[in-house]
Amino acid sequence: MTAQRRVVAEVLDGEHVHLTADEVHARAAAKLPEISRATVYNTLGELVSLGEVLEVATDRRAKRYDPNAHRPHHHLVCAGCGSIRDVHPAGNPLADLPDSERFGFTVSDVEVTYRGLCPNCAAKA
Amino acid sequence: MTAQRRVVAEVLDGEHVHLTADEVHARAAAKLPEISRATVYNTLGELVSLGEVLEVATDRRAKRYDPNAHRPHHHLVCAGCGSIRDVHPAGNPLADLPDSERFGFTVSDVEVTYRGLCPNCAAKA
DNA sequence: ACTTGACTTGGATTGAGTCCAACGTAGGAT
DNA sequence: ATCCTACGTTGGACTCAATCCAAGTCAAGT
Repeated sequence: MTAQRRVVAEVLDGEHVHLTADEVHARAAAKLPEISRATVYNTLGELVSLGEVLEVATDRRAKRYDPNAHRPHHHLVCAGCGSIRDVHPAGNPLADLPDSERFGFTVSDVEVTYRGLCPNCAAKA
Repeated sequence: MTAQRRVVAEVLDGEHVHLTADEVHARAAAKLPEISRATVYNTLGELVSLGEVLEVATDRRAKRYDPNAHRPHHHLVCAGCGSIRDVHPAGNPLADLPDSERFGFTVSDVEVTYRGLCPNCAAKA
């Protein structure tokens, strides 16, 4: 556990929003000016493989990092600004996929992504 | 309707798989050698806004284009090779998102993405 | 034939992320 | 205390997918 890793972990822990890698880097650099982008990516990658943080790739903009990895949830994404909210829909979509629709795949996970406009972007449109 | 656009449309129509823009370009170039990447992107973009084709961005690899835009469906993605199958799960996830979980968003769409390994990649792992 | 406007081209550019060789530093062995 | 080694970090180069843009081409209308 180095200073750099601690700072990255703190940034994610403090924020309850979904930051991009660049935003994490900017906030980390505020506390530890000479931290490099590569280190932020390395550390985020480790946090993801440790299961502490989720990677959310909703389109081909920057990935976002979700510190709320322990409570299962899905995402509501604004098509305008890319911001993300956690949501907890009813139902279990994994159970809704019959064997006949699995084509021999080993299905391990399901992501539900709701798309729409946040109040802010809806007002602008 | 130019020759270039026809070729791109034909490629998508003929294939019932989910091609990347590069694959579309390669197949189009087989029929019309000097077609440029930019034109393929332009044409795919138009087909998407016409609603003839769906864009599927599952991660930060290349987007894939889904010619099956008229029958609603979801996707099963192989984490190994990125290939995609269409699936038709039961249930209606839009109805599963209560108003209290919408945070003022105008929710217009939902995507369900199942992740796993295709038989091929599972055998290799 | 000339003009207009749409389409295409391909090379440059962008954005996000990854790679890699060189550097620093902390801990353990001598 | 000194050296060695391994790991972490750095920052610049690179990749890949996609987009932008200025210049070229073509067809249709007048």
